[in-house]
Order: sequence, then structure tokens, then C-alpha cells
Amino acid sequence: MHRLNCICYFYKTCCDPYQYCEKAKIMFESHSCNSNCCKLCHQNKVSVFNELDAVTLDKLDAIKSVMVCSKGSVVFNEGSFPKGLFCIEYGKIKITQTGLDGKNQIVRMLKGGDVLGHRAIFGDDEYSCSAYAMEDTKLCFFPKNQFNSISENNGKFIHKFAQILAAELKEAERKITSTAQQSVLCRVAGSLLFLLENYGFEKDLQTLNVRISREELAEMVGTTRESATRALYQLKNASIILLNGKKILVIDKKGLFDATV
Amino acid sequence: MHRLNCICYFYKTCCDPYQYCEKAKIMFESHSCNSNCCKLCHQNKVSVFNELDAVTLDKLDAIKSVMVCSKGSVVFNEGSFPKGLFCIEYGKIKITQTGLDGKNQIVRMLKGGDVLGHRAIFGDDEYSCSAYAMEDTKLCFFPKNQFNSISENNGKFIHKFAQILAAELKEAERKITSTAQQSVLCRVAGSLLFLLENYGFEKDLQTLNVRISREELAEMVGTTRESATRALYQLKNASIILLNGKKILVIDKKGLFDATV
DNA sequence: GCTAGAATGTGATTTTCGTCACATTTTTAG
DNA sequence: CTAAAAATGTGACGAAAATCACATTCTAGC
Repeated sequence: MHRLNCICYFYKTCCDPYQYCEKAKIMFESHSCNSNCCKLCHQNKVSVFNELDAVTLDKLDAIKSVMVCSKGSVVFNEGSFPKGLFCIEYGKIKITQTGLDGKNQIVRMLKGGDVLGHRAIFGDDEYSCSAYAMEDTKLCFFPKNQFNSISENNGKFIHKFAQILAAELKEAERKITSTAQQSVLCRVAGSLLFLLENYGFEKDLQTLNVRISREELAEMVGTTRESATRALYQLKNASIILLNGKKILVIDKKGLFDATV
Repeated sequence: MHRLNCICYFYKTCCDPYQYCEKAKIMFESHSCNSNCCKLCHQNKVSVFNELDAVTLDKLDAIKSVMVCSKGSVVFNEGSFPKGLFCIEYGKIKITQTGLDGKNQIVRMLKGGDVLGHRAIFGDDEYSCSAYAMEDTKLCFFPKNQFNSISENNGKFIHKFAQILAAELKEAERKITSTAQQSVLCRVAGSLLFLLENYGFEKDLQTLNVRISREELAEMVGTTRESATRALYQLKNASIILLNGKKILVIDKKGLFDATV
């Protein structure tokens, strides 16, 4: 099933460094995985690896490990030094930062095809954030030194990362402005819209394709759990969304958009 | 004085595109300028151009224009498309974004040696922010297409920009967290500390080496002019700073640091 | 399918901060 | 130098959101 030159880590919830874990192994095997080969990966078309030549893809394949993280796992911790670059095959990752009194702030939300660890690697820096799997997630891992020697002489490849960093910077700066200027209600509406754009709907074309707790929504928005809850119910009372446990259904996308200003 | 292969724009306050301006010309000539040559520029050591080989520096010199902006000038406008990359020889630039009801948010503050326009260029995007000169500022300008063809085959050069973007992203994400979680007083203290780290002191070793209005401070912090004023006076009453018109004197740096949490 | 623990909803209260209004000071242009 | 405009300081007030407390509901693990 998996290629011989791929080492497979099985990742155990909340353990660092990565360890073998029976549950992760079962997850790993239960998925109809692709060949664990970058060239054949269905994320190839959307990820930073698109447009890469076959030779570079082979090199990347040769150095990579594959790992599976169960929901809640830590991928890396704020303050530690990056050992390499991660690329998501499937799953969802939240990137969080610790603020006052250990209160978390979610600064990015990732999905299949996205990379993580690149900020610290290109910044030549420790991780400024932690990364957690929000659901069972499969990642590929490229050790830093080997990754660097592959990218080093490939201006196009580095340029692609610069492009990603530029897009992330744009989004972060926009978030500074909205956090500073908008009400909690507007920010909650904006975050739901972001989740919709980023993760899309489930098959019913109404339910947001991500399970997020009230606490996490509050951490995205930069408010308290209670205020996030109240904002959600305001949107519900305005017939813009429906709530069903952790499911959030968007029934009036335009209304949601209008609520962001 | 200036090299023949350097075109000099003289920049007129608030005019776009850049125009000849008598005042700017006088400013330009009154400064004992260097040769307008990247190789000899004193910012060479700190800017993205450090470690560049002589050949590349010569190429950059050949394509660049030099311009001087008087205080208050617009360097570029949010929403327009980048025509090239700027590098500051001296002066100070604020990068702002328009939020609700046209309220500004300052997202970055730049100084000699810093570049601007790189986010939009590497993001292949329009400007997501506007740039204003906070004081008389001298910039070098590198037209986009020519800049791209020089950087294209220079992985190290692009890598340097990725490094800058990574550092800016780190700072932006940290600012999201503080804006979301900290009180106005903490954020004002934090901004003063940032201004100190970024611009340093004047010769008296107490006065912040930047003139910033209450309004601008509020725009950095993400609050109102009145709240920013009140926070400044709280710090003054705590004998952490002194206020003298637009001058801000830091007399207790540790106290300022303690006030950020 | 039970049960403990986690997550959520909700009212009451307090705190922070924005808004408004206007006096005062500083800066700028002529 | 002077008038006008811009920037600043400050009190009163109200709105938004944090905090606290606790009831209720959901969920994971046995």
C-alpha cells in the first residue's frame, strides 16, 4: 500500500514527539489512501506543489514521511523549533496563539492542500503558533534540512511560498482591522462566511462542512464563549442561520454577508 | 550628483501619478545624498539587498528611480495595482487599511532599509493597504516587470523576501491576538514599546524618534482618539512616560513593558 | 443505555470603551 | 504676526461586551 521510501509515523493524541498509536494506525489503514506519492496526490493541483516538475516531486517524495493525527492532536507547539514542513492531504488544522492568561486565539484555519510550518521555516524562527488537528487529519512531513536543500535552487518553488505568505499576510492584516473596528456580531458573521468559503457546505448544501465549538468560534473571533453564543442566536433569530447542536446551517448567505458590516 | 541611469521623480503631495514638485526637488537637493547607488547605500547592510552580489546590485541600480515624498504624501493606494517595489533610504512610512466607515487602521510602520509593495507583488495582487509618508522620505523604486526578471532566477533574493513576509506575518498574527484580548491601555503601552524598538530614541535618549498624532496612535492601537489620549495620560500619571506636545518621552521602559500585560 | 464530565444557553451585573460635546491648545498658511 | 484650521484634552453618558453564576444539554467512554 505505501511506498517503501515513506516512513510512516502513527501519531498519538497529545504526544510529542510523534509516536506509534494503534488508533491512528487503524485510521490510516481504513482510508482508501492514494499511493502516498506527491505526484499522484489529489491535492497536487491546489497545493504549493502544483506546477512542480516531476524530478522535484520525486525528490520530495523521497524525503517525506506520512502521518495521521487523530482529532485534537498537537501537530506542533508554539515556541518550539520547526523540524520540517507539513502538507495536509485531508483533514482540518487550526493554528492558534496563546494570549493573555493562556487564552487562545485562532489565527488561521487550514484544510487539504494547505501547508503549515512554512512561516517558521522561512522566517528562520521558532513556531509563533501551535497547530491542532480539528478532525482526523493526514499530513505529509518534509524534514527541514532536506526540504531546504531541495527548495534552495528552485526559485519558482520558493516564489510559491512567498505567494502563500503574502496571501496569509493580507488576510492577517484584514483581520487586525476587523478585530479592531467591528462589533462581535459582525465578526461572528464574518467568521461564518470565512468557514463557508474555506470549507464549503456538506451534501445538503446548507450545513457548514466543519464542526466548531462555541469556544473555538469565540477564539477565531476574539471574544468570549458567551458573546459568541449570543451572536449566533442573533443570527438565528434573524433567520440567517440555523443551529443544530454543533452543526451550523447557513440559510441566507446574502444576509450573512450583510451582517458583516 | 546623481547617476545618469537614475531617473528622478519629484513627488508632489497627494498627487498620483507622481509629479514634479518644486518643494520635493528642494528637499531632494538639500540632503547630502549618497550617489543614489544601491551598492553604496548605507541601508544596504540592513535591507533586503544585503548579501546581494555586485552584479545583481548593478542590475537593480540600472532599473531604479529615486523619489522624495514630502510629509503626508501617498506612496500608493489600497486597491490599485502595484507598479513596482519601493525601498526606503530614509524617512518613515505608515501602511494603513480602510475599515468601517472609512476608519483607518495602521497595520505596519516602516523606516529606512524597509521595503514596501512586496506583499502585493509577491501576492500577485492589488495593494491591500495604502502607504503614506509620515515625514519627508526618500524612496527608491524598482519597476515590477524588471524587478521580477532580476529576482526570478535568484532563489536567495526571493528567499529574503519570503523571510520578510514571514516576519511580517508573525507580527501581524501577534497583533491580532493582542487586539482581540488586551485592553486599550495595554495596547497603547505595547505600541509605544514597538515605536521605541522600531525607531529608537532621539539624542536625549528619552524622546521617541517619531512624531505621531493621537489620532495615528489610536489607528495603530485600534481605538478612538479619545481613548488613546486617556491611556497616554494614565501612563503619564504612572510616571512611565512624559508628554510634551507631539513628543513622547519614555522615562521608565520597564514600567512600559509591565503595562503591556 | 448510563453516567460523569464537557459543552452550551441564559440572566444579572459590572467594566470598558465609544460617543458626544465643547473648551483649549497647537499648527499652518497667508 | 495673525487668523483660521487642525489637533488635543476632558467630562458626562450610554452601549457593547466581559464576567459571573448556574441551569440545561450533549457526548464520550464504559
